[in-house]
Amino acid sequence: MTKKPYYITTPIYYPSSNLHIGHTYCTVMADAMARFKRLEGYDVRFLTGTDEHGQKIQKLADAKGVTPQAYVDEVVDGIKKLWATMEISYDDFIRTTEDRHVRRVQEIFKKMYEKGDIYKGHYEGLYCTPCEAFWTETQAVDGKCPDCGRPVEKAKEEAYFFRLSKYQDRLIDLFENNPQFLQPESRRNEMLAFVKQGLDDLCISRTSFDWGIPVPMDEKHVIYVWLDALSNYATALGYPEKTDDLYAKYWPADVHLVGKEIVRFHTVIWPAMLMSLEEPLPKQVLGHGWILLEGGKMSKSRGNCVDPVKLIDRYGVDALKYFLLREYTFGQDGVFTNEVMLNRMNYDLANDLGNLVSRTVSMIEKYNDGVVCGAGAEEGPDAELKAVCTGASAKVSAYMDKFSFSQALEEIWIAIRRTNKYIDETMPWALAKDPAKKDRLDTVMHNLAEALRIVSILIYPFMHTTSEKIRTQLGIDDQEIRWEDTFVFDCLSGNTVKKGEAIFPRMDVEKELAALEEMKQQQMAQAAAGQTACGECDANDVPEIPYKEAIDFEDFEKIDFRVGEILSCEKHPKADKLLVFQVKIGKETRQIISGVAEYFKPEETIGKKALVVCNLKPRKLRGLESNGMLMFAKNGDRMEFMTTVAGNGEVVS
RNA sequence: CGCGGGGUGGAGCAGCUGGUAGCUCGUCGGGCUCAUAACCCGAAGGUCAUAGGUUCAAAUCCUAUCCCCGCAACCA
Repeated sequence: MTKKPYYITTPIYYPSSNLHIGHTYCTVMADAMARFKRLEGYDVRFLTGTDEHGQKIQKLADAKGVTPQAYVDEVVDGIKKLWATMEISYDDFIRTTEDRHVRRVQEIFKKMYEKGDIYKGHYEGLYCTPCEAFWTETQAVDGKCPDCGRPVEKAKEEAYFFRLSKYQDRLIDLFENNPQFLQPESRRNEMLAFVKQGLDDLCISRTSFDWGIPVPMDEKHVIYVWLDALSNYATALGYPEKTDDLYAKYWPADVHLVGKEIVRFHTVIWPAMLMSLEEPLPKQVLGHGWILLEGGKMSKSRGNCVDPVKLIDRYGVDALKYFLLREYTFGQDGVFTNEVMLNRMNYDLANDLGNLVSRTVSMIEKYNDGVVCGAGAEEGPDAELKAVCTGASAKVSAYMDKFSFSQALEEIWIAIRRTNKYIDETMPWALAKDPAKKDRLDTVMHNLAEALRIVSILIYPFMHTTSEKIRTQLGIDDQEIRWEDTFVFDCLSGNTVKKGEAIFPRMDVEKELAALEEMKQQQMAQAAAGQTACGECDANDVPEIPYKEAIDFEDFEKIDFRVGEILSCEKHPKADKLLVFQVKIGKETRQIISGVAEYFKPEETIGKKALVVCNLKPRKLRGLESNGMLMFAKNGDRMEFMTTVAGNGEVVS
């Protein structure tokens, strides 16, 4: 019998900086699913990789004085090491700079071009010459480049476009008729609305940089991100070459696992590309949620980043994987805190599972020299224990089919808790005191060992090292792990258990929290010293802000600084971030609007003195006119008025 | 009418293809001593944001309202 194929992918990550716990989360989920399907008997192919082209990489490499290839080689090396540490069982790792990908993407481009789905046109936008970057109207703040602050100008460049609009109707059809295609449901509605509002053709080439795959026959163009990146799922299988049977075997993919931020590309652009190529669509795209930190997103400047490697060093891969999969519900955002993590590890892993292994094995050693006997007559709670343990796998499978990792694990823990309870019910220590009850004692011990054996199989996809540790202690580490063995309850007889170290030692949460806090402080200190201490957030996340162009003294002199006093202040009725100030400057009172609503309560600003630029041309902000600019200085998360000893209305120079 | 997510016992969450409200932690009381001061039992505690509606039956479906949180917009 040939095994059924199962093809699962993660996104290919962009190696502009090190990966963080969010990437880890996604990859861990894919890994657990891949291992689970293998255990269930599927022929699994699990793909991950890196998306290595683009202007950002080129610039980072330039800044570092290395070639883009050298730059990505180094980062990718780090990523592969992280996956090795996380024991990610991928079958293939594709890099978009690999020859196999490059030439296949060019083939794909050609196919689409020949079909008439790609045409040459012009890309219009606002161009910043020094940065060599295009920006849209909204990105360019007041005609300035959002990166460097220099003015941008309208520019046009020749570019190739993909006729995305042509596939609009078929995409609507896809969402409406295949509810399975995109999960969770809420994302499907979002995408449907997005497609229905109309699709523009997609610009798929650039001439403004050259770190990318050249457009075949028009080499001054480079293929722009999505066509290059999305193709990886197919090129990794050999498509469109017919060199081996991988593509025939594994395509269409069973699941593309992606973060919610890139759902759109995977459920609109990618299917449209496949439609153009006349290839089958992936069966399912799953958009997972984000792991957030207390008080918002991760950011290096706040020093609240989470480095998976540090956590693994301290608590082990299995504990971290368990936590990620158990704590968060798929598709939903979740909050990460050290305390939540430590508690989870203690309660579930140390108290429930670790302690169960420990007490079981030591009783078998103590009462029967470590030998597990065959089962005797069934009585009392035996039947229930057996039913719970042998019934767990079906429930786990059902939850896994829905990618409900958390509930799948919960189901396993129900069996674990039932087993703990069984010990209390049967009271082996009492049985041991009565030689006449030796048979019963042996049966109880047998049942406990069986329960643990089943648990060791059930947790294998999620925590294979722990699974093996348990099997070693049970003395069955030489046996093959088979999913079918979770259905039966009479496998063990005659094997000898051997107590080992605690598989999950209980932790002192207070101490650990303090230790983690200290590590964080160190990280921040190092980060402040200019090193990239935190694997979570690379230094690239906080680019040094370059100085603006020098101006002449005459230009500076044009600015009229004065001192003003805040008479009143209220929120802008139509904007969240704006405050409307009435400022008294000398005898005059004028209205000035500032984008500082998140830092001040309106009433607490009244009476403050502030530095005012008062010859700025008036400008309307969401309907209200602002006549000048108030000066502020920011210190961390706090904003303060730039103030002075000078009196109201005085000129500052 | 910008887009989206969410409001469930003290905390954090699940349930949301309708049928007595569930989990973990915390609190209180009890049991046990094999075990990693772990384990087991019991109890208290919920108008499932609010108001309508559909239904024999709604946390679960529909409508309206309020409140949080992201994104977008705005930051002279």
